[in-house]
Amino acid sequence: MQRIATMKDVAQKAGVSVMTVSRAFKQHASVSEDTRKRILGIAEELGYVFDSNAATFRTQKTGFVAVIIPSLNNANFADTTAALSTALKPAGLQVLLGYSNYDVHEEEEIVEQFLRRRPEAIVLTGGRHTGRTRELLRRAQIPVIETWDLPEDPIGHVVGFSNATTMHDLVGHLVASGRKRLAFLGGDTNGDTRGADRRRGFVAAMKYHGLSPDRLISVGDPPISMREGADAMSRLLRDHADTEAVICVSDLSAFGALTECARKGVRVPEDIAIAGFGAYDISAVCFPTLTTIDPHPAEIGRSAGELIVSLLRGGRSGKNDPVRIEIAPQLSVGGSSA
Amino acid sequence: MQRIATMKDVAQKAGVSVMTVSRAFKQHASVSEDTRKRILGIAEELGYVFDSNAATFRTQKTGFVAVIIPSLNNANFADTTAALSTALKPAGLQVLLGYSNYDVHEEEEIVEQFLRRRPEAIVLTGGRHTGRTRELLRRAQIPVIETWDLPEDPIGHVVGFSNATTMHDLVGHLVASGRKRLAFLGGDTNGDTRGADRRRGFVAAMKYHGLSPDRLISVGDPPISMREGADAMSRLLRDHADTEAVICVSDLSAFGALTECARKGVRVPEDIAIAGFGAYDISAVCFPTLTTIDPHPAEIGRSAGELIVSLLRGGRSGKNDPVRIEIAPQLSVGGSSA
DNA sequence: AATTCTTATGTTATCGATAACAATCAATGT
DNA sequence: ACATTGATTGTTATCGATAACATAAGAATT
Repeated sequence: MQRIATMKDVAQKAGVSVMTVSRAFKQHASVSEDTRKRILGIAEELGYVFDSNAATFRTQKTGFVAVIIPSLNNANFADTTAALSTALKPAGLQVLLGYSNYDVHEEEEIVEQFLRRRPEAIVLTGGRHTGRTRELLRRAQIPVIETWDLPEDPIGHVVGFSNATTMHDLVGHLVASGRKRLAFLGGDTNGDTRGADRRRGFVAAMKYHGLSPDRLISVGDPPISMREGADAMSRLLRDHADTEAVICVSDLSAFGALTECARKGVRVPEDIAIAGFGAYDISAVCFPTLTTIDPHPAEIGRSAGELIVSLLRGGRSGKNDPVRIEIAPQLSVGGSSA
Repeated sequence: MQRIATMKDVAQKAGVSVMTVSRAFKQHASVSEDTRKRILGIAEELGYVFDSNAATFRTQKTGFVAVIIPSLNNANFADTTAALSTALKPAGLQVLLGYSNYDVHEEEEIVEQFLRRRPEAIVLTGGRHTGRTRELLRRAQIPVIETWDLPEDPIGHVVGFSNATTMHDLVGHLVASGRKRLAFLGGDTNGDTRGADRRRGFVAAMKYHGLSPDRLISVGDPPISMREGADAMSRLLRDHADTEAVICVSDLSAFGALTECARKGVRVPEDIAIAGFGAYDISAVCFPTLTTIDPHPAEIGRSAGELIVSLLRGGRSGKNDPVRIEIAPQLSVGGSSA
């Protein structure tokens, strides 16, 4: 069990100064090609591994971008995170990933913990946060990007879409197909802020069409599982048997609802139409396929990543003007509402 | 845009030494309760945020545990990661998460990148890695834990199960139901090492029962989507119409296969039984429910996390004996093979 | 009262890299 | 031949916290 090698060890063995070794490990530093090769060879020989923490400490640039998503186990957020990570990689930035369990207080805790690591930027999911979270982020003096929402009073930058507005298209589509008695399933708790926004959008859209938005079914706190979607559908069928279409807070609950219909012998879309949200894989594979909204999760991640790179490495002049990028969600009509 | 406050600033304002401030931020350090409160108050007032990087640098303890999974977008690995993260948290350890895209060379790259951050331990998914990966990890002199497999020649510790062996139970169950012409869907590429192990296990189990393991359907490289499962099923039905049961490399492909049967009018389980792997949510919700194997992903994560904590913080004496923890996967019989 | 023990706090050196500046040497221009 | 330039390498100070040791003052012990 010997001590881990440092640059000093490499420098000694190579007969050069530590600075020269440091340069050999950089891309554009001025070291003769001979020396560089020799040094890297010796480093490999000694099993030397560059110490990012030491470099980070000296330069005060960690290369970290903190990313907080509600849950690891969600394909939408995973897609956003993967695309974000990919966009950051060429700039030498690394994602520090945390999850909040859909709870703004847990989010606050993680933000506080992450800020101690001195990330160069931070990406949040959603536009609702505790006052302390906002204050901590304001003080941190790093780019803050809120995603998956279009908050009215953003902390900093925004890459997202309006969850409420997406419901206008969807309700419009269902109404155009002649259906009038529409229900909304989910979005009834404080925890599910995006779901609640969608529900508000549903109510607004129904009123816009002169319809009564009184078929609102609860499902409880997120994450909302397929099972919960099935249970809620069962209640809907019991309490509002004449419903003509149901919009679910996500594709997962929509799929659960779909299976419940299969079990109950309710035909989709003949007896009832079903729509979801998120364009999860399952929406395109299940039978019938699901009508859904594709919020382009990867596009959000890529866009946020590019924004961060341009803010941190692009030498932007107007660092002070917050950027607001709107990603347009897309209605995708499937067999479940044909 | 003012300079970020350091401990020195807090110390000056509080009229104490930096060391006292440092102690005030620790749990068990000897500072009078009065002083501590006063210091923390001043810190808050100044907007001081503890600098983990500096502390890390001095103590040479980063508090990072590197975790590499094949893909962010996979509920099984997400469950393992979440449970791991939860188990590490009380010990003050934080997950540094990366993904390999199911590619051992990408894995090698991430391992190399992560080691520069000096994680205190590293968790890999699977038991197959490049020679260089193994060498890098050996040199790093930190606990290495391979998961989701039981490699014959592990690098260090292991928390997992034998993918091949799980197929014995499953084949046994299907054979016991009177089915003889079984097919396996997936596991045909180098990329899908765990899938390939399952396929090998399938072949071995078939031979054990004196049956011919010649119905092997390709699906390509992971991640294997529902869609690919459906496509593969379509080929199976075309080429081996008399197949009585099919085992799919995962629940996602199994579900795709299930939907394909629905489209083709093939009844499940009457005409053909279907089984998956992974006990994903969908297996319990779809209709019919899927027969599957639950590898207890969260249990793997929890167990790996506890192992790491005991290795790093528990002051284990026998640090040198590699630990091998076997998690027993569980057969879950659903309607798809009734 | 003298000694020992405790508790609270201060002092100094240090972790491993890099920025900034200095120095050396060969090549080039006049 | 001499000044100038450019390429390469070296020297020194430093980032912000903490370990280890030192010290001071009051409490407990004899």
